[in-house]
Amino acid sequence: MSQIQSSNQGSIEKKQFGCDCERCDLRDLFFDHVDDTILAEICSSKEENNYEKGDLIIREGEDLINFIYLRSGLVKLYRTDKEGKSQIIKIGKPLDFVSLLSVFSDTMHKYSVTALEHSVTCSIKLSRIIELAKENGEFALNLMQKMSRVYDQIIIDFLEIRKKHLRGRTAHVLLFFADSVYKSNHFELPISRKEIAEFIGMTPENVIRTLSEFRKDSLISINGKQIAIIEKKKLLMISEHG
Amino acid sequence: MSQIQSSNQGSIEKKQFGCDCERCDLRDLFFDHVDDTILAEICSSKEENNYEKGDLIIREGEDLINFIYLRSGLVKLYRTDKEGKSQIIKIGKPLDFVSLLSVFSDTMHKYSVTALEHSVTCSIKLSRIIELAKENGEFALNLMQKMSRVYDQIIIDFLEIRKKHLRGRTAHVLLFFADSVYKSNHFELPISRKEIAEFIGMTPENVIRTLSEFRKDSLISINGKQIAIIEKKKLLMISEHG
DNA sequence: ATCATGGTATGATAACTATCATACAAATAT
DNA sequence: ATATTTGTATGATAGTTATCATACCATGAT
Repeated sequence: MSQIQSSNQGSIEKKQFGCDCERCDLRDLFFDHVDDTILAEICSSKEENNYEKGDLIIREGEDLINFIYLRSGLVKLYRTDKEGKSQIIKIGKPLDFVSLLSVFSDTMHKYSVTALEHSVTCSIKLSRIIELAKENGEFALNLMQKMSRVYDQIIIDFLEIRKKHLRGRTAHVLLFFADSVYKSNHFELPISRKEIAEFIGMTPENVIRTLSEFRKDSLISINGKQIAIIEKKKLLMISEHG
Repeated sequence: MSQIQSSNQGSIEKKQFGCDCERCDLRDLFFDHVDDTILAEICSSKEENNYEKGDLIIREGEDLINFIYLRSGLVKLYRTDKEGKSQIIKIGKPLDFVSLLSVFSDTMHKYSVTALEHSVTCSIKLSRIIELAKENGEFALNLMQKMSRVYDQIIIDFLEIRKKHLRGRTAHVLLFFADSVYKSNHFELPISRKEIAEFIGMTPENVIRTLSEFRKDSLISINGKQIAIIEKKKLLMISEHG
């Protein structure tokens, strides 16, 4: 998968290690404080995996062996109970440290992760990451800060969602995809109405119904999974106060 | 507040540093990997604070200057919105790392903390803790693991609560106090019905009503804030399935 | 091609929960 | 001591949400 190239005098400022880590968005975050020799070693030992929409990346309960992070794509982080009902905790992009969550809190994965679109992950032996963290406090502190921010955001989102009614929750999730994921008022929903329901604590019927209401009120237009936000301000008001 | 004592040949196995840190429950967790000289320095620079029931320990939005941890007592961790409505995130005991949350994710406190009974906190300059974490990866990793566990538990509790109805939520909170806090089926509620409501996403009226129902069904007995759990198995079933 | 399946859609109804009103006790303030 | 506020308690009602039923479409399987 990798072979060390001694030099590369291109215009790219990032250091080169003979694999494509230098083009990885997560690289800076993780490895700013790790020295180059170690970085090259990790880089060559990492395992890259491709997943298609719907593919399971991590199954809740699996042994936590690898430190898996999302390099590109979009995933859902969720839990499933004995009756088979799922609850989505987070829709994760790269830099969101999705698969990082709970990596240090247990010996098993606490959440499942499934790809919502074509996604690429990189895996590094967790034992190696833990060694690194022990050897290198700056690296550990860096990880801790990122992880803490992700956790706090999940908590705050849960609290916000809990305060809202059907319309507010539905507006919330539409604005989340528009502003935080696709940065556009026109996008294709990466999840079904049922999954939206699992994300914001509603029933699928009510998600569908509320989306239809928004359409009838000309706040959005719907074409299958294609959503266009027409009246963003009103949607924002609904998310906040209604 | 402290003066170094050179030795203490008593039966206590923990090391002595001239202040009462050696009797602190949190000591092992935090400082197992920090060497004795540093420990003594921290110990003598720490600030200990006492709070009575109802006292505000941390106000959301305050600058995050100190690393404050709960040495003894019981606290609530919560957020308050513009309309003055609060949501309780966690009831925290010592070892729960309550005040630790979000310490590394921002420059401000993200949550407020108020004492629910007489509580003692210790404060250490956050900058010193960050230095320590940078210098000492084992210490940083240790912190990260503890923090991650606390966060994961909050997420899982939120998801569980979200699945339940009024009776299930109310049973959940009673069992939480009985099993996780007081380790007894007879205890005094440290919070009001209103606060229970803020904790589990209900209205105070419905908390009161549901507690009354439980009393009428002889599942519990109520005398003001004194609660005795009579039918624990039934309460457990209600928490899980109804 | 046709069948089964899952997703979307909508209405009717049942179930659940919040709100409003009222009452009273307990704690706190003046 | 009395007044004010806060907490507890309960009922009636309005509002919100879930469930059930049905229908249709799109997708993938045989």
